[in-house]
Amino acid sequence: MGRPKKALLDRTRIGRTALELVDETGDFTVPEVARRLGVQTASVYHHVEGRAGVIELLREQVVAGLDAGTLATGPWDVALEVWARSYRAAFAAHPRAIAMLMTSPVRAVRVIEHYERVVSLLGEAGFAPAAVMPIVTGLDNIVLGSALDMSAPEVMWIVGEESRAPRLAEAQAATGPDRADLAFDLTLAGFLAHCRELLASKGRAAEA
Amino acid sequence: MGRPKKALLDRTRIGRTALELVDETGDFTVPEVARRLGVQTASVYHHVEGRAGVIELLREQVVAGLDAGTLATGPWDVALEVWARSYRAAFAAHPRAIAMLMTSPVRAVRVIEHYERVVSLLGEAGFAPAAVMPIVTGLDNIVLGSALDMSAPEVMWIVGEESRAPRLAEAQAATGPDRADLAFDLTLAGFLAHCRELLASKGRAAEA
DNA sequence: ACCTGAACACCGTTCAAGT
DNA sequence: ACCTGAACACCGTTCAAGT
Repeated sequence: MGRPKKALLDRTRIGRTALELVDETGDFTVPEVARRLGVQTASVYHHVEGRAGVIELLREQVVAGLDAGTLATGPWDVALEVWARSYRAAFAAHPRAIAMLMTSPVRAVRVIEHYERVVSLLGEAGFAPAAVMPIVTGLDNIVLGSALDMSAPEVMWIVGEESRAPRLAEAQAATGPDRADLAFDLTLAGFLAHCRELLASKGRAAEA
Repeated sequence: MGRPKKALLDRTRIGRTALELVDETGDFTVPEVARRLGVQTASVYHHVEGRAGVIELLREQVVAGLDAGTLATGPWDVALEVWARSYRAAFAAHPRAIAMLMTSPVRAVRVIEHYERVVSLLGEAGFAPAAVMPIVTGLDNIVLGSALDMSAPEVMWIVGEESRAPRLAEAQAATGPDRADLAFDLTLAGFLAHCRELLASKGRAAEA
């Protein structure tokens, strides 16, 4: 066939198709993506740097709807909370993609922009330079940890014979469907409160 | 060859070999495990339920050194903190295994036991039944989120042109090698403080 | 520049056959 | 019960060949 007049493929289309597959089946395959797009497997490799490249496109698709603008409004702690929640929501919309995004480094410009703003926010709030990345990391871990939890199987702990772990089985039975949300709320609230305290005690130390 | 007098394979050996491979290369393959054990690929399938079964053996190896006994000593919050730290340390010893353990449910008896104790601890501390699993989940997310962070690439955010994200680049430069530990300490401290508050306010509500 | 067709080395898994 | 050898359908990736 050779080169067509109009390109059959582009990165956005590849990313969208891969995400569709992940949402539907929990995984994707380069040949599967090609099949859906009515194209040869090898063609995909002309637009993307291997399977890892497709994963990066997946990330771009997942965060496509995110608006970094929310980080510019209100006090730093409120801005961070709103941001963390929106980030978690974006991942929650594609739970089965999460695990694939966690082990490869972020190169997506759109995502870098978000973290740039978070870092600025913390600096302006008065946190010491050396404290900034630990806080960013903590927040990141909370969001991703929770997102991963939402993507996990219905019951993460399969109690074989109930007699082996009666209390765990009991606690599971007493648990509502909002377990994951409650856990996130709890963790985020504790984290932000702790950060506020850090800032306050640092302020007192500076005054002294 | 047929059946040998002494079995050539057992689950422990398979798990240990798979973990070696993951530690060294970041992944494992059933044929690779078989090769290391000087055995045919198909033989492995007589001892384990597919690749997923090997992953469960991986989990057992990772948590093999963990002692649930630490959960029985001291006040609930101290016990939980010690437990969370030891759990994180166990994962940290095998960072590249972490991602594989996060998406499959836990069946390993040894791990279930730990959670059984954590649940008991929280119940005895006075938390409401419906609050127990959210707290366990939160703690679990913090440990796993942090463990995953330790297993992530050196730099999680690759800033292309530094001019695109000057503050992020700057903050990264100001960051020490203990970034991951600091983030964990921060998050865990905040979480436990928040839980203590929950318990205290619940106590006050009960008194009223 | 972009797509095809064919190739390569490799996987996970199954199964009959042997002792 | 446990191991082998061979098979199956499938991957990720590369590359010469075409327009």
